[in-house]
Amino acid sequence: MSDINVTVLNAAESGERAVTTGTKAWQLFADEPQVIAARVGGELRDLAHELADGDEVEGVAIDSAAGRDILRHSTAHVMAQAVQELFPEAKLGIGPPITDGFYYDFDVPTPFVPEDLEKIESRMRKIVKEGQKFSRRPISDGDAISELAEEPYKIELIGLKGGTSDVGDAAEGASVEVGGAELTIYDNLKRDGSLAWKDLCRGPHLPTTKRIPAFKLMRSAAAYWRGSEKNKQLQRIYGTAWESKEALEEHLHRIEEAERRDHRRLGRDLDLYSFPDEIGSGLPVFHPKGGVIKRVMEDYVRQRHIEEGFEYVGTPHIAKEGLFYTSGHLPYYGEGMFPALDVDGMDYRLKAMNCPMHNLIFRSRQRSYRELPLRLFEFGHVYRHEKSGVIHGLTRVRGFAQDDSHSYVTKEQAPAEIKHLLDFCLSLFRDFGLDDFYLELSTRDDSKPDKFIGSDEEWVEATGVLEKVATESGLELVPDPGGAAYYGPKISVQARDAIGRTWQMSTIQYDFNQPSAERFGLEYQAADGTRQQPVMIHSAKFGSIERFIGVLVEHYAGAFPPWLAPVQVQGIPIAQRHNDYLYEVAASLKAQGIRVEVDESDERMQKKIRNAQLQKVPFMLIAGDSDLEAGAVSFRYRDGHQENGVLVEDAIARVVEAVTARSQV
RNA sequence: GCCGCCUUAGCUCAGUCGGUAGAGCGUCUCACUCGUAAUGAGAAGGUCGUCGGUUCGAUUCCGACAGGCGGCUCCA
Repeated sequence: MSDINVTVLNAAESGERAVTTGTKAWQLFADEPQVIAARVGGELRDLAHELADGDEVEGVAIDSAAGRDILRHSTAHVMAQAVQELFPEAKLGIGPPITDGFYYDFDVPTPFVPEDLEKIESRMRKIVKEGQKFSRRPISDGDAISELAEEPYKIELIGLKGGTSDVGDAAEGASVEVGGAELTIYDNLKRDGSLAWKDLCRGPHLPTTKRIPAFKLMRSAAAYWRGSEKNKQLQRIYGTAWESKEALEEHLHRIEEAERRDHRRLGRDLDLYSFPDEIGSGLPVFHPKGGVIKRVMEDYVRQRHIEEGFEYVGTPHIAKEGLFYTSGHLPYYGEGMFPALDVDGMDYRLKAMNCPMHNLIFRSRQRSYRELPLRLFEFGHVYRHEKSGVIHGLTRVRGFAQDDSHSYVTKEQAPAEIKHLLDFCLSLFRDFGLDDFYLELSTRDDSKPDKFIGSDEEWVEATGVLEKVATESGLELVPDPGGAAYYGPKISVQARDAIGRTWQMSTIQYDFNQPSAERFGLEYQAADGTRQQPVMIHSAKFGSIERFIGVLVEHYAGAFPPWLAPVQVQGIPIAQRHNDYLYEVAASLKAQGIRVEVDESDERMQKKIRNAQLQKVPFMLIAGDSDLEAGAVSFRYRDGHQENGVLVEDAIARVVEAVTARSQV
């Protein structure tokens, strides 16, 4: 038995070590129970992996990112085994780890109901308790196909592999099954060595099912096989797994906390907006307090646009259908538009986009190159016939206002204008305190030429310009192949809501198509006297006012910075005799443009404070006998901090300062 | 649009194994006038989402529709 040398990284005993041939990775980490896999030469391996001379080996802890993925993927296997034991007719789809958990897809004759999940969960506990070993076994394509004859979806994945490395594109999550250089099957072996279950899988896995400390099944839902609407729907079960019971509890707690921030719940609790059935799905109404937020936002963003060189315009909500054939929205975006309205025998449409109307403003007279960039901006109200299943609070609605602008520029001006717009978007986000976002570059899907208009050369050029500007921003940039508008590619800013879903906010789109002779035939006269076609750049900074408010409510959990808060100051008299005094203070505040209310209800002061806290009012000014004498108030912040005996003029100055500085308190 | 679940007072939720319903908070009234997150008492408030069907009788069982929730697909 000869010795080999391996280098152990990051372990208790780091450094080079001589071990006997045939040593398995686990032997290096026998004293480290948190290590559940190994990274050998940069590749994740099972602990049962046999080491070779010269290997660099690093332990992967169960509470690391890679370790959690392995834990969750292994838990998905346990779940799939439980499902097939309870529902023998279930066929396996894919079962990858995802953020905070995992899922597995099954083709079953009847969808799972909540009671099924309970049964599956208890069967899973049994499997975990059995301590089944995850055992890796390489297999040829041919053998895999015959061994998995009962699993049609797995066989389809084997066929997809085809030596390429981009299976991930073909089926999100499928790479965990067949992403490796060679196919492998993981056998789940019982203590007596008998086969309990097996799955086509790239691995790696935990050593045994007993190493799953804590898991929970969350919900079931349908999902299209390989993510295509044209395919059959499978039943997906989502679960989560953690390195300890405490970590699982913390995760569940975080979910509860996130639910408390949900803008739909806060919208009701804070009386901001509602969604009356009588109006229709996805058509919100803003109440007075939500109206304040909306108005302040709009005023601010309108002012900023004017400062940035935009001209404020106005256009109607509906137009004759022909306009949208000219723009190409019909037929390219037809499914997203509401059906036609018959007006005196003429078909009208609610607009889904503002650009056609802005184009008509551009075209209303001859334009000179001296006017470019020409920037038109408005709060354009658009209506989109969103599928019934996608409506979601304020973040996905059927009628909304875009802070929409169109910059008409020469081709040469386009890069600078795009940079200008991106910087503008990002500065607005910062003004509103949003910091959790990234960029997405949406490009054409070359395999679907019928969904896009314009020449290849133009697409390449437009995409190149956007990509350059986006990259130069230094922000995280995620590719979104196939996500472009039919008329051109786009950069978008994606923000996250309370429960981690991402929403597209700003969008900047390079459009060489609508100005073309076949569309709107936009022209300007160049310096040399020739007629030239401008490029138009669509951009919405908030994206949709409604969506932005929804994301903002969740970002602040309803505790808006003072400049946006519907009620900025709540006056709280200790007894009725202090009402007049506080009304005087309130009058001074109102004179400075502050939104202030005095709570003159006959509740006790404690209750008034509680109510103001629940409404998340930034400042409470409390007054009793001693304050009256001193010409002061007690100045309370919503975080519970308080200063007593603050002179009224100082209190007012403090409020005004916080509002004008747009700071959070 | 697809799959599953859900719909009882303004909100959160009990309940009726088929005989038309209850609590807490909120609202209103009265009393209390109080120093840092819930004062007390009383009252009002529901054709049990809508429309059909079964039944002597439906809020309850069945169906359709509408709306909501969670996913999938699709998009600001």
